[in-house]
Amino acid sequence: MFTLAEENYLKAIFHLENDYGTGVSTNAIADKMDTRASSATDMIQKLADKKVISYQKYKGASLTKKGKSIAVNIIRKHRLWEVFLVEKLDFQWDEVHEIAEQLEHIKSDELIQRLDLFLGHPDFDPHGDPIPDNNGYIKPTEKKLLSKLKKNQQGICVGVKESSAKFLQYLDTRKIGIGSSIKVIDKEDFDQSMTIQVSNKQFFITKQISENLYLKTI
Amino acid sequence: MFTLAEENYLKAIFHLENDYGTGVSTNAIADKMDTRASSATDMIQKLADKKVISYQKYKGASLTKKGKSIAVNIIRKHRLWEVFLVEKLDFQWDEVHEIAEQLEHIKSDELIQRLDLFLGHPDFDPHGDPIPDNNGYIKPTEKKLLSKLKKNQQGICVGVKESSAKFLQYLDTRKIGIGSSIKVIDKEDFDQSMTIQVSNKQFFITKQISENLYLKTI
DNA sequence: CTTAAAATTTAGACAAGCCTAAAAAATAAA
DNA sequence: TTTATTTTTTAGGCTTGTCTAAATTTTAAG
Repeated sequence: MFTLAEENYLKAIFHLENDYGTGVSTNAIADKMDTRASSATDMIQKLADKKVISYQKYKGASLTKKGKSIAVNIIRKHRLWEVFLVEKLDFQWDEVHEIAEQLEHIKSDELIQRLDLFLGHPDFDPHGDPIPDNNGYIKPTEKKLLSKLKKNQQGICVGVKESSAKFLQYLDTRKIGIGSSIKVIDKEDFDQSMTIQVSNKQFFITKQISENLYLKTI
Repeated sequence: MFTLAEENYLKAIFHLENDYGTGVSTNAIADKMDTRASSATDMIQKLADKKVISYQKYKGASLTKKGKSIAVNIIRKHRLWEVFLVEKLDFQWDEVHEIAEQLEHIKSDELIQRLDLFLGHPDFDPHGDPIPDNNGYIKPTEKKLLSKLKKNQQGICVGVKESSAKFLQYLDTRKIGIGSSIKVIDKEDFDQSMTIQVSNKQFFITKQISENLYLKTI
């Protein structure tokens, strides 16, 4: 059985490997966990002892098969609870992350199976992230960062990379959400800022925004 | 903010005061928490420092107003989650206690408010225990232990005192549940065992059973 | 009322998970 | 390729919540 802290480290390492490729540095983990490098080292060594990551001193860490399976299961639980909070309890999509961070650690396979059924086996969470199935399989989705699009290209928003309340509220005030159709009207070479069109309104957005919105291009 | 362990001790002390009157002994607490008296002493001193219990060395502990309010809130959460598990996720009443023990520690007032609404503001949990309202008020119920009834008295089962899976399954196999009509057919003075009638069947039950069933007498 | 037993508290230790400060290794720069 | 910088690890400490063993207080018994 794994402690709360261990589970959170595994999840962090999973996300880091996903975003930046295999072999995660101690500093990256410490940073994600909002702790010190020395603390991260301690935990990395413990997780290596438990065979859920492979690790060589100074060489970074990678999840083993077992570690990945644990991490994916936590992510599955997190995302299912987010669906519950939004679909059943009428929370807004920017309000659910912190609560799901707690709920994801509830230990009961039966609970998650029944929750999944109750929610109708959803494929995506409220932020557009795919929900791993019971075997840990994550359906690959062909999504592209808005920042990768060129002038005049368009797509449907299918997810957000960052899911902080502030960012989500930024999107809310501009009526941008999952399902919104977005077209690049103009793109500035110098700073990658863009003018985009959402329904009939045009917005000016910075690179920081376009790098956190996922589109499915048409 | 209170830790998991602190919350569990407060809950334990609340139940002990409820069952056996004010001023709870260190041993009773240690027993309920399945730990050693020395550990209980440590925690009691910590909780007294935090002003959630009043305590004098060797004299036992009692919840302060603040401590009671925290304990009742945890119990409210526990019972609401039990309703959720049974009503929405179709768990059996003997399967929900352990999961609710975990869920009760999720920290979000908004969550509980919305859960309560989602469940239709239930008054009782699946074991017949009253759910404290948002202000911590517990509606007093006039219920009696089956063991207190005399020959030929009868009532409706409104709750169980013990809620271990084993006891609840014992009741299930005999089709005894909340709402069952129970009549005392015969009572043995020597060992307080009883013959009871439930719908048209008669059962022989020991004192241990009758002391854990609450009835509303007619 | 004095002793024996039971209950409670204190003392000292340990694991988990964090910290700071210092040492060691790896990487970048000159 | 030697030095400087950054990254990572080690060493030693702290807190929480637990433990055992010993000391103390209360309660019960004679």
